[in-house]
Amino acid sequence: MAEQYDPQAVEAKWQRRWQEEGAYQVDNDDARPPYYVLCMYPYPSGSAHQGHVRNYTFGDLLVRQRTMQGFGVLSPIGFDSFGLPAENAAIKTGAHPRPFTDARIEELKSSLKRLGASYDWRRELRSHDPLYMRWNQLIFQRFLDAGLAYRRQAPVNWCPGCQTVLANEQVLPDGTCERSGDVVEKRDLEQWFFRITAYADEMLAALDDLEWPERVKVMQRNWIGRSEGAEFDLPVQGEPDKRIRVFTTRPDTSFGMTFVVLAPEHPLVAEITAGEHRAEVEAFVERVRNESEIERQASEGELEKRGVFTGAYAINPFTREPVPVFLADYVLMTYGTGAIMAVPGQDQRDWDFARAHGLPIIRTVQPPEGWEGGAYVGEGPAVNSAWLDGLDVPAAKAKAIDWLEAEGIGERKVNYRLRDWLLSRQRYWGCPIPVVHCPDHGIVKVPEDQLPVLLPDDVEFRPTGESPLRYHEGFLNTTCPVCGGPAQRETDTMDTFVDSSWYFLRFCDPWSTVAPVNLAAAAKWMPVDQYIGGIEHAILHLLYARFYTRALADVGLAPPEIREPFARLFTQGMITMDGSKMSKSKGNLIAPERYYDTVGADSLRLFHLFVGPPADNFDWGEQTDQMIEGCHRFLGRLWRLATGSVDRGSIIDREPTAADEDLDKDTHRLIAKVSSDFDHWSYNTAVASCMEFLNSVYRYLQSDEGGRRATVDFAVESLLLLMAPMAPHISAELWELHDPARGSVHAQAWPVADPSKVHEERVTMVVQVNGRVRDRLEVDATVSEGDAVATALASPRVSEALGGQQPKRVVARPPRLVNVVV
RNA sequence: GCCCGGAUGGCGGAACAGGCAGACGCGAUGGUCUCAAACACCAUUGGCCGCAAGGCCGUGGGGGUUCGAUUCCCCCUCCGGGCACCA
Repeated sequence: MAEQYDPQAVEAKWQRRWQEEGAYQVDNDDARPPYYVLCMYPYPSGSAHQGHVRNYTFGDLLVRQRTMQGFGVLSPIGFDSFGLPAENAAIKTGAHPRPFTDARIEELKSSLKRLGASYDWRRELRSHDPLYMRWNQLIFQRFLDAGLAYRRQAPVNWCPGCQTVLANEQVLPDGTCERSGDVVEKRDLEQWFFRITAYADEMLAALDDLEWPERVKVMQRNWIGRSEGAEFDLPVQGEPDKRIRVFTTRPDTSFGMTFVVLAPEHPLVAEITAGEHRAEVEAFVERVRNESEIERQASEGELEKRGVFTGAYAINPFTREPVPVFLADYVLMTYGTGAIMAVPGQDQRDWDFARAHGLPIIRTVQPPEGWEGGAYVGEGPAVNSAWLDGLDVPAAKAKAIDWLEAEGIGERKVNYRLRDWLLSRQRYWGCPIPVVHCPDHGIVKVPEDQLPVLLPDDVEFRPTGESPLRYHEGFLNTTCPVCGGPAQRETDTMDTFVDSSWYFLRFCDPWSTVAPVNLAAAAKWMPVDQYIGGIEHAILHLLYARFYTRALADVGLAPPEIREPFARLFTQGMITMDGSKMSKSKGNLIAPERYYDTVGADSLRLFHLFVGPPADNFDWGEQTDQMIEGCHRFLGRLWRLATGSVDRGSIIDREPTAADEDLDKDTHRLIAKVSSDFDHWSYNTAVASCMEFLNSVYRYLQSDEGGRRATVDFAVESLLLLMAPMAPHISAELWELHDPARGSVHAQAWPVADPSKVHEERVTMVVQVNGRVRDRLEVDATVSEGDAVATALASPRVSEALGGQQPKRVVARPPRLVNVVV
């Protein structure tokens, strides 16, 4: 009798062997068809958490299956190693972020290796590696040259908790920081931006063709927020040289404009405010300035307090009538022109504002019969609109814009909700922005041969809220590369999302010392065939990576034909506990090591595959350990089957019986089922089918006839092949024990079912009377309608249910069902 | 408020195109093995009625279409997610 299943011994043995053999290393000249599988770049937080385990189990399954299917699979991994947690720890304990981070990377690597995940470790990347930083900085400089990176003064999001500015994408809808949860403040600062808006239209249009989850695409569409309309000028009454430019999506309603609203920050405010209104306007502007974003949004409802009259009038060019100019906090300086034409008849906000301030309301679209609501935003003919009267909304829009263009006062215009990406951070543990500030030459790039600009190690971490770089004389003071005079280094570092925006391109040739991206290697592997990660990156990372891929191509640093980084995206569900995310701070992280040390990694992997649909969330609860035990039990049964230690009758060579043929067909059906389930991300049912099959094999072996050697071998071998991507260690071990001569299970070809054996010849036909099941009969799969009905009516149980009544109608769907209606 | 998902036994979940609801696993109950336990193995396990054969009810609630609805349509409740002064 073979020894018992010892997961620790088996897993250690195979992990060692895979490492020694360099299994899953793939060279760029590999002749097999290329396939690129990638899991999202992990932040090294120490030991893996269950979300990682789930992510890397799915990724590894695909790597191993595609390898068996004959692909040369690129499966790299690296570590997104810059970021705030390491710096915050440094402030708390004084330990430098570098050794802190390196130690955590080693922990995570060990955790991933013990999971049995297969990577080409030669390609490992770390964001804080000087070589990676060098290319990061070079890319920044090329973007600067191309006008894709720029610096400007702007009202920005400041997080008091993180002590740095944030990108719009990092601020949650309630105005808090997505990292720290602090209320984000507005500050006016000089900051660095990437011109992501230059690609808004292209990124929006390209979404349609991506094989991504629809809801991720919807989220990106909403985020980009394209809206079409017109922009035009309104002269200020009595001030012939001043004009207010407004953006509107409804130029067709211009005849209904009864007032104009400026954002409180609008530059014209001070110029046009009439003397007797000055005090009131200044008080209003001051109040709004002091309000946080949250307070400003929360003031909804009290509309009379939210706006103030400037005393000025603008001329509506359509009616040539003067309309009053107001300020209101709900008009944003950062969108459109910071000024709107207000049409209360067709816009609910304008309607409310008009009512609160006693302003006139003119309907310019005829509402339907019986309309009793306020603003009407639907379709309808134009009214009260002179030469637009009678036109429907689209036609009126077009005519209004044509008129504006003909008059030379405005034009067609598309606006986006998307803002440029604010990338500078006032923190230490990130990639320095490689420029210096010279009093005479302004912003000057650090010469290429001096890259990378490295972070000095001898810095002091103090909870002052300012980057230690600002106080490091050696770092700060430098000379101007142009004139050699004294200059100061930029002390801002890059948002860590920069690092993860192109790492997938670097993986194609992480060794290149001549360019950030090896164009030929990238052309071979890109785009990523399957990207796997969490839904929480639906906007931030995935949008930035799409921008970077395009921008790199446009500055010549990436293959021009690759516009999209990720051809297929799969977003896995989250692992939660009591309904909320597991986190270190809550102290409810469940490290995988406790399972590696007991039931083994294969059991844990199998559990993650089996527990439910991969896209669904899973709440880790009281029964979870028992479910993992159940997976371990299944592997124990598999072990005993494959090592021949099932309590069973003898296995002999003999002519096949009906039972042998049935098991043979079950084996083919299993191959077909698992293959199809894998293609549809239905791992839970694939595992269930394997369990069901194993139960059948046990039953088969425990029958009086015993087993037929060829049938059992085919069943066991097939099962091991199918399980190899799911539970790679035990499958490899059992395959070797079973037949050491054929090489690793992972080097075998993925099995293919014989279609003639998948097809069933005899099936169960359900017979219903009035839609209720009354009998089940075995029939030929090819049974004719007439025979099916005859067989059904011949059933004694059916005649009993009929109780002598004549069938009114018989519905036959051979061979599955016959329904007799009386 | 708007836009997506979702709701199936005690629990996680299954049911490809309208045709056997509850696969598979967990838990529970009973049994075999054992001095005993663990492991393992076997059996039962949606609810109600019945000694049984069997019957009735049952996929969040209400209506509809259909010979037949977890599946399609309408209305409602609850849960999760996204967007929300973007002119």
